[in-house]
Amino acid sequence: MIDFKKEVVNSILEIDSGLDKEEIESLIEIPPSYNMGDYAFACFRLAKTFRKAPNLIAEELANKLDGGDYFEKIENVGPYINFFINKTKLAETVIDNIKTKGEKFGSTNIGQGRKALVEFSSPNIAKPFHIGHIRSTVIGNSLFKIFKFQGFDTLALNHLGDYGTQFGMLIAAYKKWGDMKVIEADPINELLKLYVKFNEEAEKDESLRDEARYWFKELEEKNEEALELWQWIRDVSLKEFNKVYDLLNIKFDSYAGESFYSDKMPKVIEEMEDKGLLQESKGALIIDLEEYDMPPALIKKSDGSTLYTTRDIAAAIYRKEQYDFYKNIYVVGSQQNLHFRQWIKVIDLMGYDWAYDCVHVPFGMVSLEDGTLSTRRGRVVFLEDVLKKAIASTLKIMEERNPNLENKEEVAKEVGIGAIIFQELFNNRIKDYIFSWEKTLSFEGETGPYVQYTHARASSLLEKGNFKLDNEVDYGLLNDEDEINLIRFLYKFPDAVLDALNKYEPSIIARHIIEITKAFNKFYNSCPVLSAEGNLKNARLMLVYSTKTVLKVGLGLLGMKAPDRM
RNA sequence: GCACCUAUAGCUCAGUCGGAUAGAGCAACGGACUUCUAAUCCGUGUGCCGGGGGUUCGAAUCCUCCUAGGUGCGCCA
Repeated sequence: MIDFKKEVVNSILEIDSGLDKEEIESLIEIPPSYNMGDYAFACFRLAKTFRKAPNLIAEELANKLDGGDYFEKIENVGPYINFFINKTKLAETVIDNIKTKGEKFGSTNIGQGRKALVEFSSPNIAKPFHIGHIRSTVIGNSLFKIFKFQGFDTLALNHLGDYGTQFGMLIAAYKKWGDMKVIEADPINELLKLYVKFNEEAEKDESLRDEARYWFKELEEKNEEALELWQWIRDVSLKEFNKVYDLLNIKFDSYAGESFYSDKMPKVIEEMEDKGLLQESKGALIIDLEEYDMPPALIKKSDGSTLYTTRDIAAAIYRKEQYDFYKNIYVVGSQQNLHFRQWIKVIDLMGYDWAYDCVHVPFGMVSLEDGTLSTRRGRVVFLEDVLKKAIASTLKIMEERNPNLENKEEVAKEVGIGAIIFQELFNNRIKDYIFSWEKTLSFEGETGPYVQYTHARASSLLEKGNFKLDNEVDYGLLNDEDEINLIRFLYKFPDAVLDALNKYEPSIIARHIIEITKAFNKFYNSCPVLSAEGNLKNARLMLVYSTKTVLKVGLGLLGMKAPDRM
């Protein structure tokens, strides 16, 4: 694709501005409105070197500039030089590129096959998968796809919370009150009940805590009974989680969780010791981080057992050895900011130059209208319920609007789930939000179904217009303002994807495909396609095809489907 | 107490590297379907960009102080 911004730089380089390439590039901006051009060069900073008013400089430079084939007009307005892209060239370069690359439009090879690990979702086993887990799950999945799309060799890691003293509790509770048959019927809820009951009873009877500790120790020492029970709990939990992952169409390459890394810690602690990082404090082993304005990292408790900081460090080192990652990405809530800063610093202090290839991608909190989520207090919204309700609402809407649609169930699933995913990815990750059913189930305006609906409309046009990819197209015919505007957004899609990757921010893609969608609908309303004359019809169909393709790519990068009918 | 994050229209939020007139959606009201899918489109208006100070030719954006809210701060993960 032609890089018009680069062409702006080139044309300025040809005249005597006294600036080098980088300087020029930094002065180029995008005007607030298209009637001021597609790119602008601001002359304020030249005032000192030229010792002239910016307005005069802009005027003189503008007169010397030659836009060549790429620009139809170069205009001076005050201190700005405005560049107007040749619209035929723009249409040609974008649409040709989409035609050749198809659903790879916007992809690059900046990853060069290097490994990018994305750790996300990571629920605790034996606990319900609730609305609080959706963020990591959906953001992580999208980042996984974005990195893959840019040529990285990506791996999706689900770091299950499958270890720790709570499993001692669970085993102890099961031995006391558990009934295999009851649990098998509804594993997560029954296990949760056991967990809650155990905590309640332990309030009254401290000795239960000793039992829990005993069973966790047995688990660590591979007591057969404990191990078998634990394995069973893990299996049924995973089975439950997979229902949700299946609905969301998410797959993981590894479910190696906390338990997997538990035996890799002693070696790491030894290494810390050898490197002189460890100190004893109040009976525990710590690494002092005062020099870096952080509280100390706790490596080992006074009773000799380890903590999750140690586990994360061991996991990172293992992953480096195993995968030799280029990026090791963690999609984990912002509550853990300090924790990540600490352990990544420890890796750095251990002398590993890849410490900062470990990246924490934080996100804000979900709460409910009546307060923070709390499984124990019953303040919880199950993710599976949210997804199923969204599907049911979608199905209802489809019954009203398009009752004859084939495979309604399948489409309702794609659209309902899509609505949830899109809403989750539409805002900046870092924002907190309050979950509301009303908002979740509204499908109008800037929503996932809006984008999908538009995609379906485009598909329908292509089918009815008997679209052929190899039709000759006269790009000069795409000169309506609404057509050009749409083409501009298509042109900028690849940049949006790269921006999303660099900032670990899927919302940039979500926002961009909303812009494309709006532009398409405007075009759809003002430019007839099927009733247009020969060449114009071909050109418009090609634009419809291009839009459809880009929307599908964009939705795919968010982890959404793009149905052809809805 | 200390650290990090957030604050933009009634609500939910965008806002590119500091640049021209700060933008969307929702909600409200009015209009457009015998015409390519009305989950659509068009129109109507709303701002102490949390507050003070500073840097700059120019600040929602950078610095600083303050306010409010959120999160975290050694034996949970």
